[in-house]
Amino acid sequence: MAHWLFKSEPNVFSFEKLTAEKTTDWSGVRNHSAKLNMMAMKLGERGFFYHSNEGKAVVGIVEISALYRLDRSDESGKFGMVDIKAVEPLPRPVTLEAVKAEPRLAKMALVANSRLSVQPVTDEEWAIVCEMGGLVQRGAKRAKAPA
DNA sequence: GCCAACGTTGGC
DNA sequence: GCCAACGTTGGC
Repeated sequence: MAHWLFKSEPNVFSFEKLTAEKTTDWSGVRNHSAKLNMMAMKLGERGFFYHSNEGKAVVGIVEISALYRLDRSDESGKFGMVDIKAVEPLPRPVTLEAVKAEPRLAKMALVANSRLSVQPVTDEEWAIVCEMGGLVQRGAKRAKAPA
């Protein structure tokens, strides 16, 4: 399963708002790389929700709840959207600063291609950010507690 | 509020 | 089809 990252300015559309509304269509994307990423998304795949400008942190987990389809707000007819739904907030938001400070995340699109609004996240990056955020993934190997 | 980075547009 | 100009994003 692939993983993703959605960026949003919290004063425009925050994770809290998504949680309250349960689900939303991710319309308004007008970038071809972001479009290609959305076209590759499958139902049930998960992504991070990142707050840009204010907060600058990964704050929650979302799930793809509807596949790519045309965005009717786009007059050119070229761009589309998926639906996402809120899954859960991160116990501890992972700030951009923390991501930049983690060498294993140096290639993450959030750092390397900061302007892309819908990004792919590798499995390794996903696991690292989840761990930093205080989420233990199902099936993930856990370090043994000290005796 | 500034400005660097990047994508898009449009003239040629 | 190239590339300069312009607009937008987003970190600082």
